[in-house]
Amino acid sequence: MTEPEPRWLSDEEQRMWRASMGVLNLLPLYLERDLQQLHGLTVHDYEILVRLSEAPDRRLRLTELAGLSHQSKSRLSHQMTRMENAGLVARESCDSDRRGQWAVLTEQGWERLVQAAPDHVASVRRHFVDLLTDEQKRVLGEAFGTVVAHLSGVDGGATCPKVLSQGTAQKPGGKARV
Amino acid sequence: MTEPEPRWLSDEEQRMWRASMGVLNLLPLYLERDLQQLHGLTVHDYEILVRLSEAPDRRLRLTELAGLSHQSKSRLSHQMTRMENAGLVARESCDSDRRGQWAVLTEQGWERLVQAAPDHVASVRRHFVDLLTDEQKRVLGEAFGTVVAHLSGVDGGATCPKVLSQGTAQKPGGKARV
DNA sequence: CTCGATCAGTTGAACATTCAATAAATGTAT
DNA sequence: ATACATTTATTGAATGTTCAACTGATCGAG
Repeated sequence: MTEPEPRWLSDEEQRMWRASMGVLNLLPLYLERDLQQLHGLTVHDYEILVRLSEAPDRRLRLTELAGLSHQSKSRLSHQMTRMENAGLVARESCDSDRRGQWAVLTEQGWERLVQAAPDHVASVRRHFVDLLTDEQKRVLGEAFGTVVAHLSGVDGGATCPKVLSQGTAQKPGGKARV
Repeated sequence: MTEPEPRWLSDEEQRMWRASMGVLNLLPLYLERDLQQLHGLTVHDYEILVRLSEAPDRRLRLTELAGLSHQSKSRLSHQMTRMENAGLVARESCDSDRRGQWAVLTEQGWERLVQAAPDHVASVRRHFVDLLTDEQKRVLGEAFGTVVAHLSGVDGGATCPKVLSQGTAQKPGGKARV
């Protein structure tokens, strides 16, 4: 009994895959650069700020925040420490579960987010969204929706975090408005 | 004179963007996990091995390799040291330009790549390519081709590497065959 | 030829991330 | 109640990445 020949990618698939990896590698560099230069924030900082800004009472339990932002708890813990030192967030202990902690957006964190958001959305448009036609946006939204659902749902054998979407170019505070 | 209202993303764009970021964050985790568990390689290791395997004489100048794999020279230098210690690659000094070094694929590196490739392409299919319809693959290939071209071409003010495609799921050795 | 600018690559320190071990609180079964 | 497993979050060490400084080679203008 011999191994079946692997299903190598077709030329078309190969191009698509390589382009995807290219975007995956390059896009964060540009977003990071813009955000860093203009507002002294990393993309990770920004992501945390957005998630907290959208949460009720601008606070989330650490585990939930870790999930929403696709990070391990350990990593988030270190990152929280850095952001706490920068005054962007604070930790508050949780009454209903005394193991737990709230990550809370500070007033200063909120202000930094509000300042940064317009430039960040412009950056996202310039390097990504505005390069796509309406049809491409539609198809891509559907396609990646499927992929994310799969990746979030798949039992990763406990190695991979099971978690949903992420976003970083929304008006601060979500529908609630500033 | 007042600031113009930023062009926030539409709901449709927002969904698309968040899904893209989700894929961007989650996909590498799965590929990494599979590759690590089955073959003890990182995605970065694999990328280097692929690029070298496709190059004439299975060797590339470090700067070119850095470009192809979207890494800074510094990072590549450290990574080469690790891979050299693991016996996957070797450095050879360059005759025509005595500043330069060749990154050379070792026989062992080649064998590891040949072993890993079928599982890796299966992983890429399972978590990404096979989740897409033919139309989605076609549109996505075009769309991301455009984006990568933009990101590679844009003068990033010297902060961002200007570089082209990347790939990690091809039959080792490219068209040349094993 | 020679001076200065640029290029190839390396290095070490600072910074970020992962990994495994830990502490403390909660849940659950007996 | 008590014991055991699970959950929440933190910590420190190991590993990986970024950043700026550096060496030595090549290029180009005069």
